[in-house]
Amino acid sequence: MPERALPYRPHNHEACVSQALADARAICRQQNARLTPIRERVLELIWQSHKPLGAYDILAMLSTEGHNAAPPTVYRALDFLLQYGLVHRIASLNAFTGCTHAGEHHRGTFLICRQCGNVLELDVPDVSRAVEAAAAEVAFQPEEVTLEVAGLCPRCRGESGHA
Amino acid sequence: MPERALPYRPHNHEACVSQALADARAICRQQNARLTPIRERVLELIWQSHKPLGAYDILAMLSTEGHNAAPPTVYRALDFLLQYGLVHRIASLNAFTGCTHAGEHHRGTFLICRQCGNVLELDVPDVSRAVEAAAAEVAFQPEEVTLEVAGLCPRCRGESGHA
DNA sequence: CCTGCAAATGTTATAATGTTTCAAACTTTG
DNA sequence: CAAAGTTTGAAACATTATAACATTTGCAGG
Repeated sequence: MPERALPYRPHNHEACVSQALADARAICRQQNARLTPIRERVLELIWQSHKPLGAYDILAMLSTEGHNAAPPTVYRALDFLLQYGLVHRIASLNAFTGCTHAGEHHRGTFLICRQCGNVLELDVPDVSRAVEAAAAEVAFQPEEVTLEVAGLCPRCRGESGHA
Repeated sequence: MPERALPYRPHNHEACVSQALADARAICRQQNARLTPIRERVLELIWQSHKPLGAYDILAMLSTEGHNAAPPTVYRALDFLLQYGLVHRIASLNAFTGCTHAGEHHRGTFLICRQCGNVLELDVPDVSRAVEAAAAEVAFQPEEVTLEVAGLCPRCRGESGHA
């Protein structure tokens, strides 16, 4: 068992998914939000994937399992999941990934490997503070922060370079 | 005349545009890059606009002035301008804005007003440093940083709230 | 000059992503 | 049950971006 469940380390991903779904159910119950079968299935598909999924990827997966959905079905489910902070949208990829700090509506920092596609979500208070300070300096009132860093994850870095 | 040419303050925007174009020409000359008429015109349209322009906005403008262009024409011009750091792509808007620190290939912090659409590009070393530190902590090698902050600019903040 | 190459543009079609609209089904509540 | 609100289905459409291939332009060398 890894010390921390970084996606870069091998881990029991099924357990991750189960945990995320259980958390989601708890959060929705607590907020009187309806985690309907479609919504839950979309969340599960996103969590099962090791990379962010596009809306049309999800659509295709639903199709193969017999659920013949149209785009709005998926986008509505995604809107719901976004609203309750259960997934994040990665603007630079037009794709969605499970939120690893689910519960409240927030925005984290995303480290996106351009090689393997894995995404690591971080909560970096220093960055948030620096952004807020910079905004305050020009009297700008921040509401939503999109912070996505593309690069190489440790594993892929080790493979191509060699340190 | 404003102390600093923040887009929030009134200023002679034509002069801004001229300056940006002159800079662009200098940069391209220096790098043996060809700032062709189309490319220059696209850059000018982007600079003339006070908000980020979508590729199809640019397309429409070119059409009205008789140049009957197709999407690839615009996207190719944009790719060129991006490559030489003359414009930035705002991922959260699918739109493009003039780079105010043109010259080298870089990524800044963008403060985007959700009310008036104006964008202010900042260079915030504190943020860069914090991002790099966070990435280093998990051995991630950052290459491209997308940092876009949506919110309210001082002017729009003053109008709706009142302080 | 002209020839040939590379870069840039034109043109058509198509792919990928996201939304509008309205109808039908389901849920909750009085 | 009936009414109201929410969720889903379904069709069409809007927006953003790219692929593929033809044509033109700029320019170096013969």
